[in-house]
Amino acid sequence: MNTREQHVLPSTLAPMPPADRDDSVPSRHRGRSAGGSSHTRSSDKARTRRALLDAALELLADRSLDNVGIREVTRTAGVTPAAFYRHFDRMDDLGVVLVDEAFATLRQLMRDARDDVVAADDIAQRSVGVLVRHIHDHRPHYRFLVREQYSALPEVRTRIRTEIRLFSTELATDLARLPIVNGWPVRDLVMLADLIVDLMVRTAQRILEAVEETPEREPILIEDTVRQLRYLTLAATVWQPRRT
Amino acid sequence: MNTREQHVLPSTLAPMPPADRDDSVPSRHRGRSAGGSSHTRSSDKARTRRALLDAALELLADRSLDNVGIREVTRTAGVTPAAFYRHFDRMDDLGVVLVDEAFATLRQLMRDARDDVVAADDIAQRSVGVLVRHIHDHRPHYRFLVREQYSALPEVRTRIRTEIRLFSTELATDLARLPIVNGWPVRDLVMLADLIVDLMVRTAQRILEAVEETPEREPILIEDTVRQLRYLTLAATVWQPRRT
DNA sequence: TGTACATCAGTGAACGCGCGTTCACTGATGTAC
DNA sequence: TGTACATCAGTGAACGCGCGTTCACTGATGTAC
Repeated sequence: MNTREQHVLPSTLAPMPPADRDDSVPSRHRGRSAGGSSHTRSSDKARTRRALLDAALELLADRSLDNVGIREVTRTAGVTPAAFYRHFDRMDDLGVVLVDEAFATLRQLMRDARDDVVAADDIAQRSVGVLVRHIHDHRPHYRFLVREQYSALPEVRTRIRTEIRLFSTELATDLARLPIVNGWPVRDLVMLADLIVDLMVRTAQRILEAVEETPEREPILIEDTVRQLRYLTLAATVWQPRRT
Repeated sequence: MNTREQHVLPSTLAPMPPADRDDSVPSRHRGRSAGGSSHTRSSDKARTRRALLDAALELLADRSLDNVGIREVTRTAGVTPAAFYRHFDRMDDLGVVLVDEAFATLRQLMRDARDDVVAADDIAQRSVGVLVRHIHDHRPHYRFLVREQYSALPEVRTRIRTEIRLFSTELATDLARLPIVNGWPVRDLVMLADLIVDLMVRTAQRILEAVEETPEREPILIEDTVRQLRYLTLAATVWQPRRT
């Protein structure tokens, strides 16, 4: 009946598929279910929290965060409205947690990319491939980030921008290892990283749009992205970095 | 097939300053104002319509469109809620009109840029200058476009994307005149145009953010943008366009 | 070991509020003659 | 020209509804002894 050994708490970084969500919310008033499986207050609480986060992510598919209501989220998560306040003070707080989770996903992307891309023949092709696969596997997170980077909730918006900036500098560090940009000052590396990150964001937006509306356009879109990434990296061969 | 009947009013392209807005709403029950200025039903109606659009733009400064209410808009515009329905069926319709207005603003930018940039020594510097000035002069429109490109309202989102795509191809046509891209096939021109348009959008986002939060960062931001634009155009000198 | 008490996640009812939408209306503008 | 009627943008009241938030509560889990 209840699937419950899955997902102890580090799963914060790996959201549950929505299908399982409803069953997983603890209903303390219904008593223990048969089978004698273990419940702890903290694991029950964590599971409800996860259900709330997943419910919000689900609703964010066609709403902005500033238009997702507490009642909607709790309804989708299968708990009463008041239960929300055991976990978050306001929607903003939930939003900030989602930002952190989504960026954990992005960092995973970076690790995947490093493993896959290193010493590959065609770096652009490979990189875009990894990105596109990642977008497919983590649609809710990417959709959330893409939309809420312009969020009307200041705390969420600021946090996403800060994280994107951080992400750019991380990518810049990675780029520094490539011979093509050998000896570039940090500022130029960050400039290139910004352009690439921006291409990633735009690609995420377009892939998500295509997946839901015109899936047949996806291959063209991927090819275009690969060419744009090649164009960006090609420029590095002729760029004169700022004199330091 | 794609022309909208609502778009006839010339004033649509020249929004009234918000300061004048409240006074400008016709109050038919109060009778004619002293001085014998002329009123016609259609001009009164147009003025209320404008007041609603401006009110919405004002509210969009810190809300998403899908979170702006009819009552809020009419309250800000100084009319009763029911009056809204004399002009629009739903918020979406108002949103679509705002999209059209905002793109009219963008096209004005293109004309300004052509006048200013042609035969200039430093195209990148000049172009970014024109853009930044334009963003300052039309903040509400740019803020609206930047945020609502990921709108939760499908009609608005789709229209913005379509217009941006159109805008890219227009820019591509302009670019085609530059010797540096001489003989490029359309697809490569569009690719470069896409990269530039995207840089513009991102610049708009950053400038707007800076204006409101950290104005001292603006010069650095502008300088970065100029360098990124130079980087993008420089790449054209080494790019091997697709064989046609 | 068992018992008695404390903790606290989630419940369910209640509240006041602002929302979108409808409706019959008012009265200035427009028009036919 | 003036008069009588039509039009319709905006009014103001009304409605039902879902919202966020609060509260005393319940009962399983946790803990002290």
